Amino acid sequence: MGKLDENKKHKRDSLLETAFRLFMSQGINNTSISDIADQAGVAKGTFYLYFKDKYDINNKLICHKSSQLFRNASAGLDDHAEEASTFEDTMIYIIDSTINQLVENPNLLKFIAKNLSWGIFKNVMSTPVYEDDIDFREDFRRLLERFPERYDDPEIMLFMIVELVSSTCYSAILYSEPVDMETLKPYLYRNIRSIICSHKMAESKTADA
Amino acid sequence: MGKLDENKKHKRDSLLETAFRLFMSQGINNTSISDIADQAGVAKGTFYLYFKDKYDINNKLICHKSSQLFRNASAGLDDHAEEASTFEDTMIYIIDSTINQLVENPNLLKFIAKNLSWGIFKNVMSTPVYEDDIDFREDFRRLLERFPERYDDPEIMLFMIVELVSSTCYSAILYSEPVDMETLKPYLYRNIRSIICSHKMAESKTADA
Amino acid sequence: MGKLDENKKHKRDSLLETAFRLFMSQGINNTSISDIADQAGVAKGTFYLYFKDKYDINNKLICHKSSQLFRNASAGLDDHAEEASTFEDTMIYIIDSTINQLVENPNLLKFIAKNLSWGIFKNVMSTPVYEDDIDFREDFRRLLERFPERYDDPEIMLFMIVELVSSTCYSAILYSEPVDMETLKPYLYRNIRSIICSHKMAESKTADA
Amino acid sequence: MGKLDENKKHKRDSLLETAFRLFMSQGINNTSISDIADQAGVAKGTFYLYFKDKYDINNKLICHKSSQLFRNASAGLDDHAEEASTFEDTMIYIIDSTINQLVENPNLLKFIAKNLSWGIFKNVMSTPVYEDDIDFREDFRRLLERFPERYDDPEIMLFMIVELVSSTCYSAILYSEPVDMETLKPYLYRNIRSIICSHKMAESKTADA
DNA sequence: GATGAATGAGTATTCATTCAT
DNA sequence: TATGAATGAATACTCATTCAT
Repeated sequence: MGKLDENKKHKRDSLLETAFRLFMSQGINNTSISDIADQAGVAKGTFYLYFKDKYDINNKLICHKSSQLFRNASAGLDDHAEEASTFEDTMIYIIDSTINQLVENPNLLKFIAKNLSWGIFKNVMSTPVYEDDIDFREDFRRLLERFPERYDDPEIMLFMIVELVSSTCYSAILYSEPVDMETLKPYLYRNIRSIICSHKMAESKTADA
Repeated sequence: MGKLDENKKHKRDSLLETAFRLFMSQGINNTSISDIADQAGVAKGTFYLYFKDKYDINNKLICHKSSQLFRNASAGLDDHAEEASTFEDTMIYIIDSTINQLVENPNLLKFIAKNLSWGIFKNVMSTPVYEDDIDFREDFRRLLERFPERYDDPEIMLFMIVELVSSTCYSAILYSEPVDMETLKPYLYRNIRSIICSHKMAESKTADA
Repeated sequence: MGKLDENKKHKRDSLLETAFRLFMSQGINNTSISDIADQAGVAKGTFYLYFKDKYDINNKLICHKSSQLFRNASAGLDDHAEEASTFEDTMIYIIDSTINQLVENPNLLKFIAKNLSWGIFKNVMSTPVYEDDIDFREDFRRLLERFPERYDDPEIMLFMIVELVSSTCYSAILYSEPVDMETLKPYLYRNIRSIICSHKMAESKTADA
Repeated sequence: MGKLDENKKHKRDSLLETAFRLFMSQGINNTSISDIADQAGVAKGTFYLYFKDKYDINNKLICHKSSQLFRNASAGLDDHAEEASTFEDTMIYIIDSTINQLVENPNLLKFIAKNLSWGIFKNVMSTPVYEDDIDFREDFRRLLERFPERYDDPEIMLFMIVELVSSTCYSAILYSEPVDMETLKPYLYRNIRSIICSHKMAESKTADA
């Protein structure tokens, strides 16, 4: 990579980090592009060389931060092989790890907010912000293959879990409503297991209301 | 009610309805207070006699529209007593009825959007926009009492259901992602039943992960 | 007229006059709306209560100033009845009077510039800026009726004269190119008479208005 | 011409042609130097190696395109010797030919617009864009010499004709105001002949149609 | 000569809110 | 109560021009 390219990467990184910091602390609506550029140490016009507008940089950040979140959550898997001996346990492990990160960093939760939902999973896949951003669906597919059980409509199952986790965490972590996160966890995990269980493939199984 | 009061109520109603129409069609960010006042046929200054700002009117609308939604959903209950002979069936009936309304009116879903979640249930209770707006929690409590089964932590149970329904419907109805609403329903209702079931009170039952 | 209306008229006048002064001295491209509002003693937003943008105010000024120009030119007619005893002489009188005003005020010529052409005659008619702005075409029609001669296609005749006068004056007055205005006048007036003459109606003539 | 020079000429030509295309379709104000450079396939900085700014390239284009216009108009002269047996007829022939080109290409008229007037004739002379761009005044002088008649102040005569033609054509071709070009032609040509006639050097001179 | 990344001055427009009537 | 004229802060975005490579 040439000196010029390094310089460009540095500028882009600086804009991303600065925007993240400002969006977290003031919200996107109270952050102007001038603010971002100024604090990133580049001219206003330079912002537009890298991003279309502040919503563009916001989307890229959500993708990137979500990616980091899941990568961190998955990172510990190998060290906890015994806790994660089944698919269910592995999912719970990853989810618990993710939730713990969010409990530690509620601003991050606020930032990726309700966006940590299905829409994200699709976007993240297609537009990695950094070359090492992960591909959730691919990861999930691989995870499924590591275990012997097969599941009906795994995508719907994943969707249901993601939506349930993300929307309940938001309320529990940020507002302790209706109860705090630690209190909620056993109920939540029980429901996740129940969702997974209901998708377990068996001869006579059919979806019914 | 005096003529003056009627006149005032009329202005307020006109502002609420106009704002609802504009928020639905253009979104709140693209709707100015001028727009609302103009189209409601009152002067701009008059807006401020009734509402603090457009977020105030927005919140009141979300509460009111949510209230309508649930009232409509509950309205048919008496006529379908046989379908709703248990608590579970009754919940499914109400939820299905709600979802059907949203399928018919996706703009309404977009409007109350992800707001149709736990936060709303608290607000709606405390600040009825119209005197006949309902009190969800009270209604839910009454509903529970009508059936013999008792449930552990009914508020958590309700929370879990509300969050799961609202976040999955958003994606399924508006974007048919990952599947359309009709396809999703059996999976969703199965999970709701499973959540309710797991809260059924029994001597030996305890919440565990 | 109430106090409020007077106040509004005063603001509008102030904006028009200020814009005229600035457009004349700096050109429209170098004049910002802030400049106009500031120097007119009103807030920037107030500008938009009266005009759509600076091109709107520019058009209104061109119309109004053109109207003044012709009103002034026509004003002396009554005092010079003997000089203007025929239609030709009257036209020459009005044109000469107009040109003399522009020679005295070349900035005005620059301002209404090449706009003092056919397009203007149509606009001015339809959108008077002030209630006393004149209607050129109506005035021209009345003028024609005051004299016994009839003319073929008087509108085309007028068009030809207006275009010839406005484009030659621009060059002659502002740049003395190819000669100065006084030198050009005899040639120009001879040609105008010739144009009028060629439109004079005769029995055997076919094109008639 | 060396290879390097050819390369340079090619870049310059590409910039000129691209600018012409963009100015015609979007107008000069909506065309940025970036647009021109990008679409011409050169770097932005390269633009400045050949032209001062976009007004520079615009002027050069107006001159060049006007030159082409008149060259085309004059090109057919030799083949129509019988139609152009007098100076008057020759002028009319050239003007008619020019007008016909503009009718076919109204965008070109819009582009050189009201600029197709006296100012241009001076500029074109002094700064040929291409080595074969013509010198109008010299051409006009030669044309005059080819015929026996002598004229008073031929430059004023030419000026008057150019201004009359250019300003009336603009309105007639682009807006059919006050009439379309074909309708206008007989009136216009009659007036041009009258202008020429009035400059004819002779004792008994009178302006006649 | 050629490039194109970086710059940052420049400006139109919106709109929530106030307050004199 | 009701009005709507007036305010002016706030901000996104463009683009001509430079200059290090």
